[in-house]
Amino acid sequence: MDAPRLTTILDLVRWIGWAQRKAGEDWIRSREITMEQGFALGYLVQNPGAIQRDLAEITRTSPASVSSLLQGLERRGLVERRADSADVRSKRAYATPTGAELIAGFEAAMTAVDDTILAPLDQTERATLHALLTKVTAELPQPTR
Amino acid sequence: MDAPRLTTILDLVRWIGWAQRKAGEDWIRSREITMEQGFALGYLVQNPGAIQRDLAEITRTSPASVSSLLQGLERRGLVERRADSADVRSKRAYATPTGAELIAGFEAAMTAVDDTILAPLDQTERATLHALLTKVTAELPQPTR
DNA sequence: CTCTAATGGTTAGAGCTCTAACTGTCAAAG
DNA sequence: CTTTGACAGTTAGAGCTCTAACCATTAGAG
Repeated sequence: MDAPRLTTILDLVRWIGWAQRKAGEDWIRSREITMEQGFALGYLVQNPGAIQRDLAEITRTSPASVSSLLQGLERRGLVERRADSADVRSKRAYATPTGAELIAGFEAAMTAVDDTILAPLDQTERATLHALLTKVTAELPQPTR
Repeated sequence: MDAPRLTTILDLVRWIGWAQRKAGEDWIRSREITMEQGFALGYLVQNPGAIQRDLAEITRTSPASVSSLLQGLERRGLVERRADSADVRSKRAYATPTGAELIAGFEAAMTAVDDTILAPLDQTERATLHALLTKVTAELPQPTR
């Protein structure tokens, strides 16, 4: 039958992604940073000395983008970059104490956001959803992390 | 037992949304326009005379954003705007023949993209996924269309 | 050892998004 | 009929993203 669907699966997917972003922004707004900066900072706290290329990969973005993002964070003293002694091309990035302090709780807040969004689903449904989405992403390019 | 999940549901959701965007960009790049312009143009072909506020709503964006987006399209002669005769505040937007011609096939291409992404799932699984996502979005703010 | 290709980053330029402040128009109350 | 508030849209300023062009450094081939 396949009646024309008013809201496709991909519409719903984009919508949910958008909602997560918006919810996250509400938490982060007080810190005077952006979601992207929050993700980067959080990642650097978990992975001190990460190289820019890695950051570009896990955020599914470009090296150019990471470059300007980190420049902004560095300008504000939230991040530090030092060239790798073994390979000067690579720049290792670290969250400064200020940066780490600023982002403390971000991870937790995002987890809370996720939980709020998924609240309508019970554990079984979440497992099903996770399985289905994994099946889809398995055939996609680019790893998530 | 709730072992720490390496890739959360929301991670997967964002990933899929990103993949859709990228795939769409591949199609659209030859037209020298952006995804956003493509969506707007496509919407205006389907809904001639739409008002900017509506466009902002369905794209889950701001009036300011629509304003500049349409300015770009208008500058290139792909869109026309005329004030509503009954309410001069409102500006009704129309895709020009050139604009409509440019975007012809976009909708179909996007549907094809969606189908490719969802290829790993059979009809039953898609139905389940759609149901689960709908359950989630039912509790979210902002309608999709 | 040298030449070439790959690799990590950066810059420039353009588009999108947001917030905040502002214009002009319409509508409703008094 | 005026005043006040809601509403549609715009502009300015800043951040993010992308592509394309470009540096510097490193690795590999010969």
